[in-house]
Amino acid sequence: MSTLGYALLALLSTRPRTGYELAQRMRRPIAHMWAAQHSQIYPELARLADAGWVTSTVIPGPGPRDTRRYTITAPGLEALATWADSPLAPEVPRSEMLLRVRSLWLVSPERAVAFAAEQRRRCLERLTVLDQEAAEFAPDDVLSTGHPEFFAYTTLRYGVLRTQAALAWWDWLLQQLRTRQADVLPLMTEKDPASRASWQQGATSGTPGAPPA
Amino acid sequence: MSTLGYALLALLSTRPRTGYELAQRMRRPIAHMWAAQHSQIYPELARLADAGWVTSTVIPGPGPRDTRRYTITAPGLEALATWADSPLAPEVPRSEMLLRVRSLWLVSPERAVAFAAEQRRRCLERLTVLDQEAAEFAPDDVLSTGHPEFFAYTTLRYGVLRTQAALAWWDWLLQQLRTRQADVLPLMTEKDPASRASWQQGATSGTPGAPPA
DNA sequence: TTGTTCATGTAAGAAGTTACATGATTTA
DNA sequence: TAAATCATGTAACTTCTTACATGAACAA
Repeated sequence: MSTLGYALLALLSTRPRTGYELAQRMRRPIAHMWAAQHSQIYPELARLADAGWVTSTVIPGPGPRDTRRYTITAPGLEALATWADSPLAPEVPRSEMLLRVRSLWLVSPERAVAFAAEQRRRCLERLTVLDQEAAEFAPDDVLSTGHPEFFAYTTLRYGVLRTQAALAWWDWLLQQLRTRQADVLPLMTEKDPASRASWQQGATSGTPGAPPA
Repeated sequence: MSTLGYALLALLSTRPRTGYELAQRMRRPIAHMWAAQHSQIYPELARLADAGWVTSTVIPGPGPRDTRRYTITAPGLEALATWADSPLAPEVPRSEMLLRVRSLWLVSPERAVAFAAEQRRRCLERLTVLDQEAAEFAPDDVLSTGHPEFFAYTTLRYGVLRTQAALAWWDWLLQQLRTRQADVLPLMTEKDPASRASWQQGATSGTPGAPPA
């Protein structure tokens, strides 16, 4: 079973849901978990049903097809528990945002600042949403480490801490970009694209300019 | 062009490399950037060459096939700069680790602690590697926001801050698991799998136990 | 009456992983 | 002499995204 399968099982482990509800929940993975489109979810639910890990019942609802409510089974809960306690391979981090940052030296200082400011704004926005979600947890639920709610709350806490770290980093970067902007030769503000190649060693178009002292 | 294509361009933007060197660099993306296997990299390099964004020259080397060194072209650098300054869609976070945490209530307290301790250890390990990589940057390189090195160093800094946040979170979680373990009813230590279903509403096998007060 | 939400599904394609393949050079 | 590293490539498969499709209920 794929990771998505276990993600769905995890959502179904506390209460039954329809495929639509799962799709709604899975498309706003603000700081946590897993994301998926409905086109991936419905076939995966069928696989879970084939494996006997969920059952579904038709419930009244609109639309040309039956509305199905999915419920985890005892074997499904067993499978989820086994998976949760199995070895976890290190994850490969992939961040297009960090790739962009790495290439920011090719962008004009003004646009680089605009980029950083926008990303900083997104961090703040995410923190707001995380706070709202965290507010939905009752303090009592948070107390016991045997409750599912404790761990759901805990993942929110993870998102908050990591986002706060990112926010502090963007603030630092913005400060660097603003204070050191004046010190640097205005490479990017010129219209000559060749000046950008001055940092390369062995660029194609020959005669690379020496790095400014 | 895919994100991987720009990731390769970004690595080639400071100096030429062979496909093998790119594959080596891309498989240890400790806290930053992008990861890829060589089986993905070689076809992508061919696409970059087709687009005229890189050129390659055959250099002496072992093996049944030619060893090729790839160099970014002026149009390639232009394309990278344009991409770096284009709108960035919010990334979908996918963390199997957080999914596991969310299902930790199904795991015995001892195993949950072991899981958290192992993840904490990995954070420390990553911090060590990040420190080593950061030590390779000369202080002078770090100063100017016009240098590629500044932004490469900056992404390392991002990784350090985020990993430190994760480390603090694991410490907090471990403390929670250890101090509150005694307070909770020992649901998981029993051999009865049905006791785990007590938190579900509408579980399949009927007669769900009432949540402990 | 036009658009949005509810509700489910399939199809085509892009992206990523794992495995297979070759063969020289270096290390144990 | 056996294994690992260098160095490149293809094939098969899984996973994920985007688009197409249906049709009722409800809101503007």
